[in-house]
Order: sequence, then structure tokens, then C-alpha cells
Amino acid sequence: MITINESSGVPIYLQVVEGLRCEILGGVYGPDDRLPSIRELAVGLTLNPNTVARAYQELETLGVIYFKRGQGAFVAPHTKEERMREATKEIIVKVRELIESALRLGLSRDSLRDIFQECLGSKPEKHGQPNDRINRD
Amino acid sequence: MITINESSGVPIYLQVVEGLRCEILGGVYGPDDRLPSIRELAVGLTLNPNTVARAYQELETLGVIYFKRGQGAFVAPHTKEERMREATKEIIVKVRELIESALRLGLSRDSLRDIFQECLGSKPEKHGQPNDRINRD
Amino acid sequence: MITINESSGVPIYLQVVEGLRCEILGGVYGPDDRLPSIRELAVGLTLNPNTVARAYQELETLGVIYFKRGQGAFVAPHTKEERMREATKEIIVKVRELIESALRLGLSRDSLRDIFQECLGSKPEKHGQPNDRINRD
Amino acid sequence: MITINESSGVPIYLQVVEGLRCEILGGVYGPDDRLPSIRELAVGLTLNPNTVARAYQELETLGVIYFKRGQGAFVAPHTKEERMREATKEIIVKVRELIESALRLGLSRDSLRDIFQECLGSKPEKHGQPNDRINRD
DNA sequence: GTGGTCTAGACCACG
DNA sequence: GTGGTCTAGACCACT
Repeated sequence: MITINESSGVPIYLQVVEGLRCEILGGVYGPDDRLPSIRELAVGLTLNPNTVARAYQELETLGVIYFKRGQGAFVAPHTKEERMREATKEIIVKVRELIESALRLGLSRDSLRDIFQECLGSKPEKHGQPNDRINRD
Repeated sequence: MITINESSGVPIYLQVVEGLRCEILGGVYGPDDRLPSIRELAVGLTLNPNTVARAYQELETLGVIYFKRGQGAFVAPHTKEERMREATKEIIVKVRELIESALRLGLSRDSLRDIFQECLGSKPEKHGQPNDRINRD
Repeated sequence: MITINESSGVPIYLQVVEGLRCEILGGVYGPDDRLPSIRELAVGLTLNPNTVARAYQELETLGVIYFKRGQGAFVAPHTKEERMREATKEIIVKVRELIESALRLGLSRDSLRDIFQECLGSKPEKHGQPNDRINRD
Repeated sequence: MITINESSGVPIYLQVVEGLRCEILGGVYGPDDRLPSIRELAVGLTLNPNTVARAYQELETLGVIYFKRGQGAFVAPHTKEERMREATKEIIVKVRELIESALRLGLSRDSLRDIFQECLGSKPEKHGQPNDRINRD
């Protein structure tokens, strides 16, 4: 399910975009599967249909989905590998930016490496953070 | 020196904030040193004084600087260790967010580890990316 | 046979309209011949009967076909010359619009002439474009 | 000046897009020139700002303009040649579609050639069409 | 002042 | 039912 964080500063329509991309990547919707209609999703997420429509439009220009007139939106038949490559490229860009800003703030590469290790080592448990060493302040 | 990227999407005043924080961390300005005046910096960076003023305001609320009426802005007398801890905490939050979004996009922890290693291994050369393995696709 | 391109942006019912007009012009159906019923055509093209019905309606208002209650749709007894003149008029209108928009975009009349020559010179082969000179870049 | 035809069926925001593209191509706005603000243009064309904003967004994704936060929209510094090539490619696609539909309607290549010649030969005079031969019906 | 986002509600074309 | 377009008006962040 897609979750919307209204106070995160991230535009809602982008959260919808990312949420749907994840579901498609995760196999919730296979190639040429029909996505929920704009109105349905808008009701489900208690959003304005325009906001959802904007997300769908974004996904269309990204080539992730396509529309059939009067029938709805469908998952574009790209291979999972293609989409993984796309996702990986985006993450790499973000990692680079993060590293750059961290270095500018004066952190050493070694401490960054440690931080990565700590954060990555954590299991995705909902409650309780095993990395208290990092968390304390 | 602070460099401003007008088309990076990052608000200019935040670029100024980060730039000044780096200079302070780097020792360009010591505790209780006077920072350049808003006007001076605005002229130096060819920015609107309002933008620089907003950055200074932000730095004040962050506790990094303080103002003396009629005299200007001064570096708050925190220890360098304190500021490093602050910076580290911020980076950790960002790393966590990045990891979370990457996992949601379907990347494995192992591939993430690899990406970190690759990007971290890169020397901070300005031009040219040594990590062609990652860059190509 | 009529071919439907679902993702061409052209409304499906208009594709049906044009397809039938071509068949009538081509002599597949002569004056006062009975056209396939809406249901038959819908099944044959795997379309919604509503869509085909709308195409027939359009053709009726265009004067290309007429209906007999309970019997179906029939080709209106216009001469082939009349229909050709109609078709020609429509094409001329489109050509004018195209030229106008091209001129507004800054193309010269001479380059337009060249483009026409190139595109017209192409044989109506289904696959492969002989005009690589234009296509490449 | 941009003119909007409300009853042409063409979405208004696309008319704005094409209008601005023409003005940029025509040199009304040079590289890195500032375009009228969304609100200004909306008032000038008596459109809703949202509609104009959508046109500007479209132009941004097309790479024709770029935004500076808080300052407005500016013409992207592409060469006129690049833009001409783009425009030419689009026109070629349209010409091909037009020819194809004309052939399907039964017109011969020769008559098409004649129509092109007639329409192209016409000078862009506002009133009176010299091509009465084609116009009569 | 600038653009960006969101909501609300309307109308339309299409299937 | 579907999405597409448009308007109106609100609030926000940034310069």
C-alpha cells in the first residue's frame, strides 16, 4: 500500500509516483496490468483526483505506465531488469550527493563508511533501533 | 569560498547556510569571530541581501551564530566537537532515509553496500569520475 | 481490412470512420450495399459496440451511409467522384494547416517543398523507410 | 503575440506552448532572456494562471526554458539550429501522417503533389486566397 | 514579486 | 466508467 506523509515536504504527487513505482517494481502490478483508476486511488488515499492524475501523468512521461483512452492506466511492458537499472542509477546519484555534502561538512570517509555500515546492518524492524550507538546524542 | 548553484533545486539560502557551516567547521571563522556582513556577502556572491539574511537567520536558529545589534553576526562559541556531532547526526538521518527509499525501490542491502563502497572509494577530485564501473550503463 | 491502433492518440471511432470511408471509396462496398452490422464489426475488430455505433453515427451525419430501421446501414448512393472531392477538400484543409504551423515554426517554403518531395517520393512500403536522408540525425 | 483559439479543440496550454516556441524561434526572446511571468501572461491572454503554468512546465520538460527560483522562466540557451532541427523533425512526422491518410483516402501521389504545390505557392496574405482553383467545390 | 502545490468542482471526449 | 482540460482560489517557499 502507498502511504502519504503530508508533512514531509515531499510533494504528494511525487510520493504517489514513488509509491506506484515501488509497487510495480515489487510485482504488485505486472506488465500491462491495469492500475487503479485515478478516481479510485484518489478516494483510497483521500487525495484530490487532480493530484493523483498529476502523478499518473508523471509516470507516463517517465515511460512507466501508458494510457488506453477510456480504459485506464496500464503498466508499461518494460523488463524488471530495466527498471532495476533505472532505480539503481537514481540511488547512485543520491549517494554521491550525500557523500559530497557529508565531506563538505567535514566528516571523514572512514566515519562515513562506519555510518553506512551501521545503518545498513540494521534489520528493517518497525520498532526499536538496534543502532543505539549512533542514535544517542 | 561558498559556491552557489542556481539551478540545482537546492534553495540558495540553504546553500549559503551549508557553505557558512562548512567554513566555520573548517576553522575559517573561530568562536566569536565576526562573520561578513549580510551586505558584503550578498555582494560577494551576487545574491539578493534578503536571501543572505535568511541564511543568517537560519544559522541563528540553528545556534551556529548569534547577532549583536549594530555589530553583525558572530560564530557561536560551541566546541568543534559539538558541531561535528550535530553534522554527524544530520548525515545519519539522511543516510537512513536514503537506505529506506532504496530498499523500497527494491535494491538489496548487498547492492547498496557495493554502491557505497564504490562511491566512497572515489577521491574528491573535482573533474572526472574515477568510478566508471558504476557510471556506465 | 480496418486496422485499429489503440495507442495512436487518434480516437478509435474515428479510425473506424476512416477505415470504412476508405473501403467504400475503394469499392469494397458499392452504393446501397449493406455494411456489416455494428455487432459484427465490433466482434471482428474486438471493439466495444458503442464505439462502432459511434463511428456509424458519424458516417451517417457525414452523409456517407444511411440507416434502414431494422435492416442495418447502407452506403449512400453518392458518386465516387463526389466522395473523392470531399476527401480532397479535407486533405487540402489539413495541408494548409500543416503549412501554416510549419511557417509559424520558422521553416521556409523551400525547405517545406523539399520535405514534401522527400516524403512523397517514398513508396508505400509497410516496413522500412527509404528516405533515410530525412530520417537520420 | 500569442493568439488563443478556444474552439479549435487544441488544448489551450498546448497553444501557449506552441506560441512561445514560435516566439523563441522567431527571436522575440533570445537565449537566457526572461519570459513573461506566468501571472502576467495569464492576465494578458485572459487565461487561468494554472493553464499558463502547465504550458511553462511543458516547455521546461521539453528543454526549451528553465526556471530560476523566485525569478521566473528563462529561455534555455540552445542554438537556433538545434531548435530548427527539432521543429523540422516534427513537421516531417506530420507530413508523413498526412500523406498516409491521404493515400488511404484514395488520393494519388500526383494529386497530392499538386495540392502541395498549390498551397505552398500561396503567399501568406491575410485576405483572399489566390488558389481559387482548389478552393471551389 | 516569482513559481509550486493542492483542493474543489466543472465540463468534455472516449469506450 | 475512463482520463483530459480548465477555472478558481488557496497556501507555501523562495528571491
